[in-house]
Amino acid sequence: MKLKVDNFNLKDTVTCGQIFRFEEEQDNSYTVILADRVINIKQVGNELEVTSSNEDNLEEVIRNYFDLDFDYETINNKLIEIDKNNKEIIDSCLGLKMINEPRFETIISYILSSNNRIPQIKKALDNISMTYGHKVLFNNKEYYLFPTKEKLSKCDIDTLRNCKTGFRDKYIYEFLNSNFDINKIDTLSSEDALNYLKSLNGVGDKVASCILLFGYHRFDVFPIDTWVKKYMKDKYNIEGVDNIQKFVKNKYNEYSGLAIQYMFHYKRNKS
DNA sequence: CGCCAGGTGCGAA
DNA sequence: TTCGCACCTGGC
Repeated sequence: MKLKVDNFNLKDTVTCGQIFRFEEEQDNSYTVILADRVINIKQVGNELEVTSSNEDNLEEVIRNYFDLDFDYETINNKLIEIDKNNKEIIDSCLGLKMINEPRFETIISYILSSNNRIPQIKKALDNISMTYGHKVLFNNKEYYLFPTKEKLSKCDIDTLRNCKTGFRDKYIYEFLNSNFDINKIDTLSSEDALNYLKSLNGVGDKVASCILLFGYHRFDVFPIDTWVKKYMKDKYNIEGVDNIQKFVKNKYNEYSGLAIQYMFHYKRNKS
């Protein structure tokens, strides 16, 4: 399938740290594991070439997953209007979109991110998928979809530990056996949603913000990590999570999450 | 070996 | 309320 796009940058969108379960192929395409299928996607200019293990509603699935129909340009212009410094960082990753990652997988992924490294987070997610997920054959290779909540809830804690989740095994196990309602978040303000997520063991400010930003498309929350801290120190000489929080919230309000994402990407990749 | 990573929970002050 | 420390795991 081919698909015309404007203002879309596949590479930055896939590799900027929102998702874990993807591979860069030798032809500069990306193989990405979605909720119900495996896709291979390549960008040539303003065209996407997509193949998939499952062709059902493929265009709609791609448009939704990569957030192609959301208007970023207006927000970007507002961010630049608020602070001219943002022009450089937005230009450095023009076409970066916020992926609509499945919520259940997002929660597990970011519980795993706590005091962890990206390759190990990915490995644990792959192990969980291999143990509990559905196998898919695609281009003569085996892939495993991330399991549904129903399926993963049947797991025991030792198997989770064997998936190399480390000390986070108990957090995942508790979450699976709690009555936490993934869809209740939709009815909550972002502040209430943060607190609801933080009621889970293993979920603090950083993890809860990542879950809301990447899994729920809430642009008014923002994870503050080491890269953002560096940017804020170098550019504005502001230090400390609380100070950064106040500064960003006050300046960018409902678009803070996107502003932070640009800073993160810029500091991590371009300087 | 010891140190540390996309943080968080816990007990002590 | 704040502060320091432990924590699976694996790569350096």
